[in-house]
Amino acid sequence: MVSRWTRTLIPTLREAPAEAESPSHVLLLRAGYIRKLGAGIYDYLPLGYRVLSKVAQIVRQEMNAAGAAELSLPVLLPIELYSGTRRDADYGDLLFKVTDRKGAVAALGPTHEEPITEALKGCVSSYKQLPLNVYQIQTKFRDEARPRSGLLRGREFLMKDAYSFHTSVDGPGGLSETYDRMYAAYVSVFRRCGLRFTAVEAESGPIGGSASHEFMVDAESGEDTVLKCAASGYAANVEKCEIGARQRGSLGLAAGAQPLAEVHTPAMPGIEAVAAHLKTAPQRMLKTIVFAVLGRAGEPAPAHRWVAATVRGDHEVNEGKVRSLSGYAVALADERAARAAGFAIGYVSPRVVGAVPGTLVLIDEDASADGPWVSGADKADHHVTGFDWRREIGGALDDPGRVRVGDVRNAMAGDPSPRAAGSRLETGRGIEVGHIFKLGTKYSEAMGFRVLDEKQQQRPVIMGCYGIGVSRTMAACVEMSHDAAGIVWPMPLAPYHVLIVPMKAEDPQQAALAQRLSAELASGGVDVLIDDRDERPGVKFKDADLIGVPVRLTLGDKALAAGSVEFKLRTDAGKGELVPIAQAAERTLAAVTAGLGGAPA
RNA sequence: CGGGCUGUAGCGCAGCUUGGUUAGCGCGUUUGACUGGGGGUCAAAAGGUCGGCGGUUCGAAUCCGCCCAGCCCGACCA
Repeated sequence: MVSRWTRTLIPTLREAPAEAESPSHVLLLRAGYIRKLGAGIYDYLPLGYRVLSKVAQIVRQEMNAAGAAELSLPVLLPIELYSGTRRDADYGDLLFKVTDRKGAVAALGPTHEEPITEALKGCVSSYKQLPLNVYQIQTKFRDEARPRSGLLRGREFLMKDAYSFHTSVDGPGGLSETYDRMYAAYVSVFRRCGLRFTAVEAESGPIGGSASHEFMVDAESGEDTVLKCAASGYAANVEKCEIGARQRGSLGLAAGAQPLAEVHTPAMPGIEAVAAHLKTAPQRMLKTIVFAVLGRAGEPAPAHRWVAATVRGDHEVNEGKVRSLSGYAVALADERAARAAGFAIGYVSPRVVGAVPGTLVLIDEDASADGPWVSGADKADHHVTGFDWRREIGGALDDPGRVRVGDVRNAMAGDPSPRAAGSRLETGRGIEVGHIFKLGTKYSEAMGFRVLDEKQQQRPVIMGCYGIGVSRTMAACVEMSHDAAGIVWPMPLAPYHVLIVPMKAEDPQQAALAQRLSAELASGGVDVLIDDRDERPGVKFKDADLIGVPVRLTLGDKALAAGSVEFKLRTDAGKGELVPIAQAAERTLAAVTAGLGGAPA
């Protein structure tokens, strides 16, 4: 198709609004793709909407190819829908709520597990109707505590969400089969979008195993850390990433043992401050974080009430790993409750294993080396030096009911790979654009969605769910691909493939040529924008770079006199290359086709 | 939700400390002329509830109070 600059709306800005900071936010605003209406709420102007539509179209094609059926669910959801799964409480303030004239409360859908389960519950009752995979591309709402970075974290955003339904996990028609197919479809989607990305293992769903993957666009500005092992291809996010075999310490008495000494460290709960004050390094310190064991209604009271996890000062405790090693559902302890129980929050030491009843201490392998260590002193504003595991804790170390050693910290760059001996983990930053996981029966059980199996037994349906942030993908692409002058779109997502720039818009020869070229390209399936504004060349070139259309054809006097036009890719420097007019369309078509991955446009 | 900060023309900002003509500047916009290969020059013009409400005062963009909106850091993030 062909558009004219003067007949569409592309309000480019020389200066970015002060509130925008991240590259995608600044550039999408400056290049006239989006406008802000409120915090985390944006207009998609014509360029932005074209990109958004292209992402959505690629997603749609791949979902259809993967055997999913498109539908559309309401955004306005009666709050009662959430009562069964308790997600109104889980979501808390994240859920947007509206009240109607009768006082009834509805939520604006943040995701659609409940409504889809409700919908299918009404029309699927036999195993013969399964498996089923349905999806929608729908606006979602989340009342984010802090919307930020433009489209990357909005309060209103476009998302593709798919849900699959099965009677088994394994075998033909099972959840795993669809999960694998969706994984492959996601790889296709992001490849076709022209993105550099990594699929990483994420926190497991209720079924266990590698039941969840996140798709992360590689971008320096990403909020998430991705760990990768080059040798094995293993990749995971920080929450999930395992660490390969490490040297386990002996928890012994240090050879050069020092006496335990208490030092005054006023108002210094932080590792860094204490290390500086005591002229030691965080690697020589122990950090102990207290978690509360969550009792489950209807189950016997757990043997422990608290879990204290000790890691080296330069490491971070990983809550999921604390959960696995302890075997308990835990949450970071409420500060007041923990203080009341006897924990000097901010100054806790592993000695709490004896001092506070019902405490299980988890020691990370790196923290299990011989002392002496610097640790909290279990009283406010004090630390101890010369801490020695064997001497301070003694017998508890040998009682697995009181102390366990294992992996309880976040992986870091340089840690041993869990999949390839001798290989080390590397880190990168990413932006999460897709997430797939095996849900299991959480929603179907909570909402009573059962089908009759071949043995005439009622069985809760097994579910999977699969999300892609469509608007976020658009922004992530800009984060991944831009330069000082503006956006650099990959061909598949570009709002237009080609920008034709007649230097003098009112020159009849140039106008006619622009017309002819664009018609020829359009007939080949190319999207063309003609900059027909009566602007100075500098303005047109600056805007061309800013909006980031991949191919630029410049129509100027000198080149035309020589029977040529200038052909330039956005990624090329300079004015571009002279191409005879007769070959211009063909050359452009080839570039567009190549940029689309060889697929017909 | 904690910490820091900002609201003055479409965008970027000054003015506020020390209250006092008609609230300025740059960019953008409009009109005209000259120009025409990386945001050009000249001339003229349009455009403002100074975030809102209340207070102090003869007088408030400026001082005080409350509220609202927004940004950044952190917490949080299916």
